[in-house]
Amino acid sequence: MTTELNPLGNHLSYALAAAHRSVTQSLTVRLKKHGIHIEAWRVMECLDAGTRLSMGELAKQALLNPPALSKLVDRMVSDGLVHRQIATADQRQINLLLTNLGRRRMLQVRRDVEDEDRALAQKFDTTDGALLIQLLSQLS
Amino acid sequence: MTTELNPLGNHLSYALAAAHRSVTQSLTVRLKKHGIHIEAWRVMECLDAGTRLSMGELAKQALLNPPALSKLVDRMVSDGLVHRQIATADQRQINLLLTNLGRRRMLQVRRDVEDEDRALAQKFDTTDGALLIQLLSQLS
DNA sequence: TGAAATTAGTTGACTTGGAAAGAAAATTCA
DNA sequence: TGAATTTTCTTTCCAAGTCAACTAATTTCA
Repeated sequence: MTTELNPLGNHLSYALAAAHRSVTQSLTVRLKKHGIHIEAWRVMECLDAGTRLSMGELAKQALLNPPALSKLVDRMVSDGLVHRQIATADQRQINLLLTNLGRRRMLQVRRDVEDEDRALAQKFDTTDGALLIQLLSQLS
Repeated sequence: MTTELNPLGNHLSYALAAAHRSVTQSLTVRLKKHGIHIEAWRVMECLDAGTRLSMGELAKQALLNPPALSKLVDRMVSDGLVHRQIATADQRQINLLLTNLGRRRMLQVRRDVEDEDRALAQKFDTTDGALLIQLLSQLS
């Protein structure tokens, strides 16, 4: 069933990279029409979730290193999706906030991501999708 | 048990990205002492497997787009790890071959990758590691 | 208190990756 | 045959990521 002529096939790191690549590619195609990258979507979802996040916390949740987040946020600011606000308690910290445009955009994007999720879920029978997520979470 | 304050946690694409990031990071640390990237290791393993591969086939197996492979190969050539050979049957094709240095380096790197694999396997009980690989392979 | 150390975020130099165009060989078919 | 098309790989140009250094705010503790 799987075309396993590949010497790397038994390495978890390879299986993971292959699956990640495949899922990322199809999701990227879906998001292209919104003019948005997967990472920007992750940032927006984190922001929407409620609690004010510093850049550092946001970087962890959105799976980005701080410099990469900083630069992504620069782009999102100039696209009008988010804005920076200096935290009152600690003036070194930045709270990032969604703009109205950003919130609307996120809702649109979310629908496509959920479509993609459903498409992925169909590749598994019954509860295997949830099982996969559960196994993956043991790695991070 | 997983710190699930994260709105993205139920998305397969997120769980995958998180796991991939985590595994990639620790493997990258391990490979750093060899001065080699994970992608270069994948290329070398593919080459070692025997059958002559064109750049196109190699790109698929090593999970790289053709331009990325082309550039990586440039670097590997100047590091003395591989060399290009024009295919006799079709002069457009390139067969990439490991040098002796490349083969030796691959064997060294392989030991570290296998260490990493074992470390990962210990995060799961009994057959869950194999199950995870099997589930992941349904995605690619 | 206030100098030293730590923490948060950004910037700069450099590396790598992607999309699209290009070059060269092979194939198609009128 | 040979012009048009397709295939294979590379190059170019630009976008994005990393590491290390930097700035500024906060905390530590002598």
